[in-house]
Amino acid sequence: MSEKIIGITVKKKENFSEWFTQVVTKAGLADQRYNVQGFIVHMPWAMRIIREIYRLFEQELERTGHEPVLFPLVIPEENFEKEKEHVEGFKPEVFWVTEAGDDKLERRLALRPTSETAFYQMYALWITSWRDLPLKLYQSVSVYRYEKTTRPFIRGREFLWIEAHDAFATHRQALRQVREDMENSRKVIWEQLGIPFLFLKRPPWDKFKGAEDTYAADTLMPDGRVLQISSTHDLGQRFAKAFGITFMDKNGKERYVWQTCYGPGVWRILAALVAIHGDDKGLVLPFRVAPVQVVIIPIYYDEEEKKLVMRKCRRFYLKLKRRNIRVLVDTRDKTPGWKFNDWELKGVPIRLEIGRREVEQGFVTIFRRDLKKREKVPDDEVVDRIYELAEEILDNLKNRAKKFFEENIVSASSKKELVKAIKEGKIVKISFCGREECAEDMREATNGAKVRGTSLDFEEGDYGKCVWCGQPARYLVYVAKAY
RNA sequence: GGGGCCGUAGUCUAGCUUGGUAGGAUGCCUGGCUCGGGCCCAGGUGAACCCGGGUUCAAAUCCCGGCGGCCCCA
Repeated sequence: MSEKIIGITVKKKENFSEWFTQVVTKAGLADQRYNVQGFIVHMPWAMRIIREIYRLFEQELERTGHEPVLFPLVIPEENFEKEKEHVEGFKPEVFWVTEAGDDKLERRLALRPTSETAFYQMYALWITSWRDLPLKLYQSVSVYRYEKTTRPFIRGREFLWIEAHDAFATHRQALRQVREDMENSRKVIWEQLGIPFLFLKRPPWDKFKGAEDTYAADTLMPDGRVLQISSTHDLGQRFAKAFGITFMDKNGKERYVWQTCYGPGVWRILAALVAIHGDDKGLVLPFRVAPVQVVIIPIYYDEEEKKLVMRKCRRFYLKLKRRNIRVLVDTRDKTPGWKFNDWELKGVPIRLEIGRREVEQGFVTIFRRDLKKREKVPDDEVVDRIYELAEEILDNLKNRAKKFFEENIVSASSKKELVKAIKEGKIVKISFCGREECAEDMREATNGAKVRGTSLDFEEGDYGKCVWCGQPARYLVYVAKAY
């Protein structure tokens, strides 16, 4: 009865926006009541997941030769102005610090919207010889952008990400880095978190401002809109020239470095994790990033039974703890039914139910969150089964997500087909002329569908006629509505 | 950026049209309960109604401004 007002009250498929808002609030991810638009309080359950996501990326970055740094939050205006296209692109979104105490500051300080202009003036000081290259540094920080419409974890005025800034002696090495960044994203976002995505080369008008080329990962949200969750940019030598980042090569010749930057959007990856794996009961977390991986629910009716049951609970708690599994015995004074619902809302992947029956008959009831199924497992097989389940759950989530993703990528060979598919929330592959005006016209006529770019292995050529305007098509592109 | 809805205990909400002692549910605290799917029973607790100004004998209610949130569309 009262379930209606306590749990998630809408279905993910029927009203995704509302469902997402409710999950964010009710699963204890964020409290949006902090009274500045676009700035949210990150609650413990979210921070624990975010920390795990960070750990996965940082591990991967460090494995491939990056080191951690922390640059200042503020960037003086003169740095910020150095790369023309970059400043034009970001200026409308910058928060400025203009006063301190009673003084008006002589020069305004930008709150970093991204840190190229902070990093690269230092790179100019640090890099002098070919021996200093490559230089690969990253930071895990929040950045600030004055966005008009905000949504928790999807678009904020303050959000969390990682930014890696790399400098190389040659363009070839820089391009290899772009590949490495994509591989990093694949390993973490797809393999470990089970979020499928397309890596696309963005059209020229949708590049990162200040980059030669932008490559970005787009995943698909349940409402049919794509979400960019990570991007990597070939910066060429633009910033090197703007900031004077040069090195002496082996022949004693002064050269500009070639740069890349990489930004996995940790905030948005959490949003995708919530949106893609979650169901009508709430979150569904992969074992790897779950703050609590196994929750043990004791079930008893009186003090004597409690003693028996708790002894077994503690035994399994210690057993799992020793294996570094994040485990918790829920001793709260609530009914088991209440606890079941609570942990399902929070997405805990595995639950052990231990009551009189389990104690007397030497088994444990294991419930898996992703399929909402129970199984009885003999005591001495429980630990092994948990390890198996951790993998099975991830595989299942991956398969489910992949199926949804692939079913929603379609081709269209006519304007009509394209419009229809977009309306149905698909990612649509079409032949395309490559003109910005055509893309713009398409966007207006379809209520916002955008050309997201070409696949990485794509080669320019003759692809018949542009599905939208009928002119000769030089490209195959993916089109979708986006966040 | 455009349109709509909204702000009343921790949470959800009634009251606002027609100004006059703010009501319920849930939560929280006590106690009880075979407590295995958001139980159940009894008692208790909790709100100067988002902020600022105005009209009035009197404002949650009417007027103006601000802040914040949500939904739909771009």
